[in-house]
Amino acid sequence: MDNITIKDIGKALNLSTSTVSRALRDSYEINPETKRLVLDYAEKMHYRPNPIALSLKENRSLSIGVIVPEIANNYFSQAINGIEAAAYDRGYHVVIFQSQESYEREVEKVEHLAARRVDGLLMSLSSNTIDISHLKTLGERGLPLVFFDRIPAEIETHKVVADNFHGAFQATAHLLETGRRRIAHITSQAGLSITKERLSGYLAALEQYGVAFDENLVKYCSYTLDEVQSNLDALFALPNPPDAFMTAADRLAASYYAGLKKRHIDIPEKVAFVGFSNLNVAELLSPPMSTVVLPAFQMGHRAAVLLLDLIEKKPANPVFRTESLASELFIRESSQPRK
Amino acid sequence: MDNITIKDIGKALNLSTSTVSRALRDSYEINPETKRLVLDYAEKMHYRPNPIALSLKENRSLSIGVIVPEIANNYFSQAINGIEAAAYDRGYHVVIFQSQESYEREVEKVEHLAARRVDGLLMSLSSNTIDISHLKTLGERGLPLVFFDRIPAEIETHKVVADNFHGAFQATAHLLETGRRRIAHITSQAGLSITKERLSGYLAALEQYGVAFDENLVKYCSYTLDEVQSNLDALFALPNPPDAFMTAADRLAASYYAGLKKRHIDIPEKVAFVGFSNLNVAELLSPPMSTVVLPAFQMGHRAAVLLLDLIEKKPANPVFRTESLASELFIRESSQPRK
DNA sequence: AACGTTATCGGGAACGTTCCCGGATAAGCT
DNA sequence: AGCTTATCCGGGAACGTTCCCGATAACGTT
Repeated sequence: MDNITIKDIGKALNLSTSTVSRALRDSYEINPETKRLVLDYAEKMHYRPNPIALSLKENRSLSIGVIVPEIANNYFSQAINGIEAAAYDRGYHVVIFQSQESYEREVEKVEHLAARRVDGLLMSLSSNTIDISHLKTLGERGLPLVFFDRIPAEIETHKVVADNFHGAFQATAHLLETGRRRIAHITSQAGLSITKERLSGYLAALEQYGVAFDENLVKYCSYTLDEVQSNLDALFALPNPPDAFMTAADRLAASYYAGLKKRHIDIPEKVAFVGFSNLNVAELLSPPMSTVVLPAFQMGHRAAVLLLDLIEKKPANPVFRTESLASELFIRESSQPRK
Repeated sequence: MDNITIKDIGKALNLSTSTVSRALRDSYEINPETKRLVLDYAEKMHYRPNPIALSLKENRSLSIGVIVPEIANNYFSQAINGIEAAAYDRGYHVVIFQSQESYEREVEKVEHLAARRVDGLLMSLSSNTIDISHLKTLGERGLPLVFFDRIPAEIETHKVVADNFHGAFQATAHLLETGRRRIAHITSQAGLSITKERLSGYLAALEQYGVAFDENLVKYCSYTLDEVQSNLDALFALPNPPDAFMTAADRLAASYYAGLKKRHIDIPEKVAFVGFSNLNVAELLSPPMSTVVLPAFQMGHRAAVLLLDLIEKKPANPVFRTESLASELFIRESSQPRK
């Protein structure tokens, strides 16, 4: 682990560290012969510059931090791939952390990344994050910050989201058009931006088709299994039980699909189903699941590009915008009309 | 971005940096009053020690690096969760990188992590990695290194794997027991350790049941879509086409399941199917897929524990071992006997 | 002949932290 | 009174790098 340093090279070659440094950076004020000498020796000894020393000096790290709720989730891992693609093109490294949907972990990761002098931060909020002061102070301290997917309303910066309103509207409208009237909406924690937008889309579609809203049909979820059971219990105990499900988020789609099948509720005969999901095996499910697919890769990519621009161009007073990328509805068997 | 330093505190309080440093570390040789003064001021100004400066000085970072082929893969993201759990318990951070199954990227990430002074490295090889000299020199330079899942034979260190032999044996035996005789084995690149082990298990089962091996039934895959088509073409063009599939790896299971369904080949009536897969929706598939589930979380966890022991205990000449964790076969509809 | 140029290099500070070495003061002891 | 000892604190080097500021020749220019 005893890595060779610029100082070692200098000592071995009877040169000052300055000279070695300049030779390595190919400075014009170094004798070509000296350069060769240094370069050869460095090569031979496998010299690698120490990025930590550089970070300390330059106060930057050529890397950006990413914090997502979890990576064991197609949606976020696809987003991360988009981020990496963009960062790679511009010579930045990507440091990935997960908040595990925990507020405390999120705060911790944010602090650690900031202390580690990442040049910028890309975030999607944990579902349990209500207080966002840890992110506000970060922005005020001048760390470039871009949000994607789960964004806070209270912070002014670039944000990239999927068109959740339209996605939910489309999905709901599709269910209404195919004759459903009692559409259960299973969604994430009420506080999240995405939750509100999807609910709005759902409501707008109901209104357009003249269907009354029943708040008993909306269930806000965390991610526990027993919750699935109790929510389904409650829904099917209604005097007027649901004849369709519109679920937000990957995980919810899968677990409620499983929950319904466990109860032997026929899809789509008894209830239709449309899930927000980036699961790539949606069409292999039984029955193939209709899905609203979010542009995860593009979101990550776009968010990273915005962040890198912020980092490199350092605009004095940037015009922050919230970009919205189109989602896409794939209609499959789970939402076919009743025979 | 102008973070407060120990020097700033010293200046503000008319103390030397040494004193401030010691006060913050709660040293016994500092007056309690002075400590309070420093601590209060530090708190008020949101002082955060600079881990970069520490890394430079101590030549360590309290973080471990992880390189996996890709994170958009249940298997690896579950393993990462195991790693994070173990690291978190011992106060280490986890820095995640993906090689994207590319040798060049792998080398690059390894170099970057080493230069970044991670205290140890956890690796699963990319499928295109043949030359592992970049890892060998790392080990020789004294960086603690533990492999999991896709391990190299040529490097002596701790390794954690799933029992691929037994998993493949079990899956194949199950198919043989339920009457299948022409079992196609779809697997990863031939060079990988996991590929060889699974092939051995497959062969051992064939032998035990007295079924002749036909090399035409084994297909080594990268991960392109057209490959699925051409491999299926070749397999079903055989004079004696397969009546069962045993696939290695998450991605292969999904894509060949899709490929078979696309051709309207009835599962399990025409061909039975068992896939190595950590996909959590396996039982929601049509038909529910029989799977060999690998202990991904445990593998990650165990590998991390071994690495952290290596880092902290620094044994002079450690006894390296390769640990093998049991996989589990879940029999579902896709491998039922013919009616 | 005095001076500016050019080419080539070294010294040393700085980034934020810890830690070794020392130093001052006051109290306690013989 | 003089010694040790305890208590509390500062100076400065070191980690690896870059960069500003000089320094020294050799050379050409008026």
